[in-house]
Amino acid sequence: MAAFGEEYADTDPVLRPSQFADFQANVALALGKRLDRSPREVADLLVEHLDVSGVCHEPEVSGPGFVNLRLDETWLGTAVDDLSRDPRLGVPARDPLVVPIDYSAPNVAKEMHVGHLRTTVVGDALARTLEHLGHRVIRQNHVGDWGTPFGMLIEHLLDVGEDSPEAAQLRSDPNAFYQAAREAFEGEPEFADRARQRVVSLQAGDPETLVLWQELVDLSKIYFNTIYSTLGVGLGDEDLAGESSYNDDLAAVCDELEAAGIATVSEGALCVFLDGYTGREGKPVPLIIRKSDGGYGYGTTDLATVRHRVRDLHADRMLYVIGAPQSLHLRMVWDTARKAGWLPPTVEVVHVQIGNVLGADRKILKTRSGAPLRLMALLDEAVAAARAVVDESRPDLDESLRAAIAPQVGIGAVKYADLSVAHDSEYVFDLDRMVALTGNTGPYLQYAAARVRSILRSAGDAVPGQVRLGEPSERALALALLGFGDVVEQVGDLLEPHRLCGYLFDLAQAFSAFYESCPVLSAPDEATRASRLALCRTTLDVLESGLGLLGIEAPERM
RNA sequence: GCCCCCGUAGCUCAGGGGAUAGAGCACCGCCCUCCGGAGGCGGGAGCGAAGGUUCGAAUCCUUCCGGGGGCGCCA
Repeated sequence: MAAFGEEYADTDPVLRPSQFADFQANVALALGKRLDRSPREVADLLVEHLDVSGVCHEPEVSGPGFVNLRLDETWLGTAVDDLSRDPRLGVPARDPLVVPIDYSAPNVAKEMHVGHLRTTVVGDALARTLEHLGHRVIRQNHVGDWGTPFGMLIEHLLDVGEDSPEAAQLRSDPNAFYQAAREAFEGEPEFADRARQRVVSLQAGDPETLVLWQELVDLSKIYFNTIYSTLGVGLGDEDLAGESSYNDDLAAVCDELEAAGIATVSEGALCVFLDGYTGREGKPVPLIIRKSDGGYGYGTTDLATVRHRVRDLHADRMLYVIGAPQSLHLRMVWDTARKAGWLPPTVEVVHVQIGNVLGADRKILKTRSGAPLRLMALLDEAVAAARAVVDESRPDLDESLRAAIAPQVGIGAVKYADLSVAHDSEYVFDLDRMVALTGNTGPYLQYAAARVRSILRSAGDAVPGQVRLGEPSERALALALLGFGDVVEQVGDLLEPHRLCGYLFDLAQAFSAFYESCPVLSAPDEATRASRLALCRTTLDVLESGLGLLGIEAPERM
């Protein structure tokens, strides 16, 4: 499209898909004001300068200042042909950035909860998407493997014995172990004293303590990896960058901040006070970097983490996929790091806030008895629910095949539910809705893909050919397919996977409308059949690719 | 008290300053049921409130109301 007049070349006419036409150019005010003309006049002017030959039919001015463009069918068909040959399916490759992504971050010797599930799933989808866009993603699983609770956990491990059944629970049901340690800590002053002493030994690097600590970590890794493998999340031991890995830097972080006059001692603790952070009664809120007992908390660890990601990993853009309540803490850490010069202005840092998962009562999801939810139990439930759906909808499939499909559908359903709502909003966990075959759900999309596959299987020798668009539903499907690249780019820029979910859902619906009105296998002629097969083929590619970026598997049949 | 997030249809959620605010589920009426029963068309009903900026506000700003969260030695 030609520039809209030389003198206004710097002004972007906004061009986007529209409900009124394939695309719509909106130039209303930015130009209108500068030209001292009405939006309508500006639109007329724009039409004069538009060169759309071969791409669009004649542009039309409509409404209060919109230019509607209807794409030429031949051009559209060719665009879909190009898309189907493009291994990236229209997703642009960006200038590569180094992007450490901090996500999942479960605690050693502690059950993961639905909050962890959400950061894990969202972080994984962002990692996959950013990698697909060409960025260098560095997964950082900042596990809670250090700090005060470990005194308590180590002492409890000593009390029950390393080979005890209690210790074995760390691999499968860490709740029980953690709760027992906590009860001892809260109920027995003698135990609590030992626990606090143990923390100091741990941070001082006492060899015997470290052996016990490693025992806890190793048992927990088994648990984490079981969850990750069940979820189909690309996190492994090589992505572990827990709090403990920054232990050697903590003293230096404190010394440097104190020497620079950024940190000061207050009530016995070394603190950073920053402008603009006040709490109750206007008192300044400290970021405590060394406790009065000499120990370090997560503030110090997080500062060391920022420094490491910039200095050693050479981060351009750092993502923290973490619960919304951490917002204040993170801002204080980043501000401190900026002040210390560890976080240059050129490095972007983003808190991808994760909202709470709620129960039907709109309170944070718990079991009926009020106990924290076991994540593995929840996933098992999801798989069982999916199994029921598959049994119901496909009684003709073999028992063993249905058993294989159920986990893909159940896990996909849970992941999709996490991904399809904006990451910072809370949502109500409703298993029945998640596994439903209708609505904006994972199973709906998986089913759509399976149905397209079924058509392609039945096509036999018939091969996809050149796309030629006739029916309105074919046009609509073609336009939907061409939108994939933009959406993926958006997800990478805005860090909002739910946009991809919405897109895929719309695409599946567009396909559904196409399927309804356009026979594929019994198309009126060879060319039409080849064209429609190509639309099917490309739709399947986009669906699979999109689900792949979300980390969701698409079963062959379901 | 200070700070952050949120408030959109009966329910669950979309909505990047643009036209008449959308989808799914639920409900009502009609139609189709042919490549695998992801059906199709129509209907009711909504931006918490008030101001402001703007040609134009669900969107940006202010105030108020309501919900959630955070605010010194847990992470």
